[in-house]
Amino acid sequence: MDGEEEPNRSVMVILVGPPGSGKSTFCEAVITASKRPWVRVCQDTINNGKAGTKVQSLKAAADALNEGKNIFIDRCNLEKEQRADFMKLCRSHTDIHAVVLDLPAKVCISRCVNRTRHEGNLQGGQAAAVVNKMLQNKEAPNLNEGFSRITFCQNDKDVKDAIKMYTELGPSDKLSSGEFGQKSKKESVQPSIMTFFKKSAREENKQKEKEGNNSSGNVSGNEFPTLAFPSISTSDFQFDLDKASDIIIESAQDFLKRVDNVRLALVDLSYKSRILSLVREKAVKKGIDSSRFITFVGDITQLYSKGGLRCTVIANAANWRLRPGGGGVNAAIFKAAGEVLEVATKERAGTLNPGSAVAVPLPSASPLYQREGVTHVIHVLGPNMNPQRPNYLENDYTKGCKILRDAYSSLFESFTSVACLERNKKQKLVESKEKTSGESKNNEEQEEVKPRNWGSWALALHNTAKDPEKHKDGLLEISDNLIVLNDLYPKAKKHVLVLSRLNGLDCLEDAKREHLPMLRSMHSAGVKWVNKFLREDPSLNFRLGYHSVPSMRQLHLHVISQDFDSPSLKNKKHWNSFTTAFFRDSVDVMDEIEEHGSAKLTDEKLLEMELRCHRCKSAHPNIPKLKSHIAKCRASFPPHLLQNNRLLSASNNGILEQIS
DNA sequence: GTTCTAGAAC
DNA sequence: GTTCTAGAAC
Repeated sequence: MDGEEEPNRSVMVILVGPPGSGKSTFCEAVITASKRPWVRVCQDTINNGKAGTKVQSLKAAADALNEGKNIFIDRCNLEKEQRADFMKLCRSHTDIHAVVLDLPAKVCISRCVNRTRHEGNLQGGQAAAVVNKMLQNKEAPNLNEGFSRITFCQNDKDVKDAIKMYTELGPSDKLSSGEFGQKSKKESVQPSIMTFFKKSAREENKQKEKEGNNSSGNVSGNEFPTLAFPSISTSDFQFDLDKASDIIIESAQDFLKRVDNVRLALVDLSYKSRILSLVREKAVKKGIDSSRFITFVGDITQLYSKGGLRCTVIANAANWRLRPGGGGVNAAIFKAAGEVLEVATKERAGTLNPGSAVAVPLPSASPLYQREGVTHVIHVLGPNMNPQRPNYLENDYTKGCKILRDAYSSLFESFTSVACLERNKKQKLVESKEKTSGESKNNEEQEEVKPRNWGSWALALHNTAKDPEKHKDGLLEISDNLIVLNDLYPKAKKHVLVLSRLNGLDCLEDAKREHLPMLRSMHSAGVKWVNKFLREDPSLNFRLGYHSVPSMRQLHLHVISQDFDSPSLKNKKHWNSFTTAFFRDSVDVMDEIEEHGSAKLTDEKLLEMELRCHRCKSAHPNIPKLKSHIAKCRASFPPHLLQNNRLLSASNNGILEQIS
């Protein structure tokens, strides 16, 4: 051009694209028909037909350049840094080009899967994971990296055109400089996987940053725990795929509705997995949030290392003996986790019933912990429809579906508890680090508290407390700090609730010393109403108290007459929640908090107890019988209730007036 | 928390 | 056949 004798300017073409994007095909097509001498540097085959190292590739490229050849760099080259080393080899007489094979990830994945004897030996489930992981980090090449020309290809036609262009490029021809073709918008492909990935990518970056300036900064309090789980019962246990996929979707949807800040990934090994595609279709139909639920193709024991998907908890489709082996996911997980998992499992449980799950903390010695970051394995046992296996259900899908539902819900429940547990631990670590940098004041094994997830129906009182004007019906008294209202379904002739309006005081468990003034004013508001009721009907007796584990959010004191004469009292749970130790008398609660800082809570199992008369303690077979008994039982109340003003009646009314 | 209902208990 | 409970759905 400027008169200098330099007929053979060489070209280095750096191909950019994930596995399956057609890089090798591109090179072959050009090389076989081109008039220029080309060398293809392919890392996948550079080592005598086998995969080699980057150093080998660099050496081969340098040699070819010295011989004045044109070269294709046939490796993924998705990141700037990976490309830079090859570009450095070039001297001034070499043009550097990029050809970006930016085809839909789906296309690349299915090509990888179909080509089992591909040089890079990527197949099946790994393919999707690898492609996804790579695309997550891709950086489109830019002219200021040093390229004189960049050609973007988004589809087969673009690729064909580019091949033609390079094939026809004669020894003395020069392609014009600049960017050509359509640059892809970042998220053109597999949006569901990408949205799901985004968060973990962000976390990972944060993690990297922290590790950069802090030697052991391994805590990021706001990462979302992810549970990876295989489809239960559909493989060896031969459960109907269509039914199973419905159950997976419903269970996941229900779970995600109830629990925030967690994610689920259904994992299967093969891209052709029928259950995965069924679930995927149904998830779209049902509009499941794709940033919180995905189907993922990959090996559940290598999700992070091979797929870039960080899952702190993985589920195992276990057998009832909780033993290794048997093939499939169970064998794979036990193998990958090492013997420590067997030992840890034995410590937790001997066997497992169909429909249940058991979470096992994974010892940090386990390779699965170290390599993949898995902290827990949850063993799940689903229903069996395979006559060759134990507990065969003889095609009884009514039972089968129920058990499968149970299996998923126990799995998800276990996940919440271990996920929360981990999060709390981390939070505490962070807090104690922040507070006490020098002092050695760490209570490592503190009690783990799991936050409660309230269903939408459990928020009625909470909403009333926030905005009483909106929910006026049934309200007897409104003040700045509390509300008195009739229970919507009174379990006795007189049954009112004294509702705290404090934010964050959701239940008895939350009540601490700082809440004592509130508890006292709730109590005296209650007593005030009792006195009013006693004036109207002196035959009544009252108790004031809290449910150990309430169904409704927002601390509320029950003020209830002891006749229990109400059509709304219908079942065992109703009865036992007011007549067993599950009901905590307000006076005792206040004493306990004053003395110990918190109130004693009793187990929900009390609600399942046999039905006994609250006066004479006689047992009754069912609710109707019990009700007809209590309608006429005149026995005096148990001595316990007669102490400490637990029971309020017209006879101790005088004392009450003084107290209130 | 309630409602609804299958199926257990009688 | 009827009564009652327990569990799912809301």
